Amino acid sequence: MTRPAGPLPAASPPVAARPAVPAPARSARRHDPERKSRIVDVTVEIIAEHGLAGTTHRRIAAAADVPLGSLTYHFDGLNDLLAQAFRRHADRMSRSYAAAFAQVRTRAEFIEAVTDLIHSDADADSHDWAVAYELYLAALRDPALREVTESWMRTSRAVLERFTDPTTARGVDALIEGLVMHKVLATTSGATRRETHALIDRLVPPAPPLGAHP
Amino acid sequence: MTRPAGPLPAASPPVAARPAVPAPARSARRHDPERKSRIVDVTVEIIAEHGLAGTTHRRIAAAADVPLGSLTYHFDGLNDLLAQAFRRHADRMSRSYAAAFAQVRTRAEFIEAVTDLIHSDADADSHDWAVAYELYLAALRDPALREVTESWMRTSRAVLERFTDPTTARGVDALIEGLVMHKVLATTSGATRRETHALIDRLVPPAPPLGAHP
DNA sequence: CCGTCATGTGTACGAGCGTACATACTATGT
DNA sequence: ACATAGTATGTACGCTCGTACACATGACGG
Repeated sequence: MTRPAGPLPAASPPVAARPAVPAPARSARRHDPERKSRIVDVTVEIIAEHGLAGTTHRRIAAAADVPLGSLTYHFDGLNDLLAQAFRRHADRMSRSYAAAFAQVRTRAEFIEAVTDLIHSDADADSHDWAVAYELYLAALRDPALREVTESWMRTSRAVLERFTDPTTARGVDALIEGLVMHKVLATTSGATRRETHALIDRLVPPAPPLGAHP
Repeated sequence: MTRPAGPLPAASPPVAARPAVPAPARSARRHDPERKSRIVDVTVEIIAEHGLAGTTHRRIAAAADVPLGSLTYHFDGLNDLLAQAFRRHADRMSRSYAAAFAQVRTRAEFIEAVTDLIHSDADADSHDWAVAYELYLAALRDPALREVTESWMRTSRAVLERFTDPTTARGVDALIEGLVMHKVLATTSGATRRETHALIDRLVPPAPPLGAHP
């Protein structure tokens, strides 16, 4: 066969419709070392926007502007890619969680920081939390993802335990989870900052272990 | 083209391959008035077992032992069926939630009831909670389901408000949600009953409004 | 300057999905 | 007893999905 042998249905004639330059805008991106990482980032965004069920190879490829085959080339199937995306998201959330408490010194500051965490900008965070809930649900059925959720929970618990006892840390962590979830879900405005502050204040025992970390 | 123009690949010849008898054991179930309701129940179970993504017409039909066409006949598409399933589940959960507090009279009993709710049999409930989380997540993207989650939240809040002020009710509700979620997700054993009890006890203000309902 | 080969890409395939619809069946009115 | 209408069912269609894989492509040693 003299022709390229490809059965491409709507291919352009051999005459260059585009400029004669080899391929200016088509597949000109070889050696793109950040591509794999970018794909993972894009995957997180797709999960946030379309949910786990709406996250497909084709959608990711389109959003990341890479060919479809690139996904199966860099990752061992969709599950592998999803797992890496979840892990990256969990890592980022953990870091942000820790950062929220970086400057905290007193009990009052601690309570303030928790309140801030719950009442941070609604829209920016509801995306992030949506991914987190997708992860929770996926982990419920895929034991391989349990490791990610466990590690995340361990991290956040550890952060809180710098300021309070383990039991309280558990409670505060759960209360954050529940309040944020209700806030993200509710169409009517949820609890006010003042209410949240009062609840945390009640849950955290008085004063003793301030800067005293074991 | 003289042929039927249909690209059907392996159509059977007009000769009856099965015995000439009409159909002895095939579709013998007509007039089954509980069928529609049973399909909804089965759908809830399928969601619990396989997740929303794994809930298909075919799987539901097989589990409910009805023909595939029966689903599109009784329901306006899969979304309609799923919505009805979620609504039924939410109703059941609401009733069970209310029942858990039916006998409660004192503050101590209230705290005990909340603790029981969180620490009820792990396996039986994790199925139920899995469905609830699927609902939460679906409601995040489908406004039509918001009504179901809102109504559920309103109901549970109302139950708790029989025993405490609105702010505390919000907090207790969120704490339940968070603790149960962590318990369902964690592979290692979660908080002990004693810990949970202590946390609730701290969150609920002392005594005043006991049997005093407005 | 050119073979050689690892790297990367376009395309096709089989499977499973929701849904539509022609057909079969049964309950009822006469 | 039969015509008829409403109810129910099996099957097929169009579509999208994950994945495989035959081929381009460009870097590089000789």
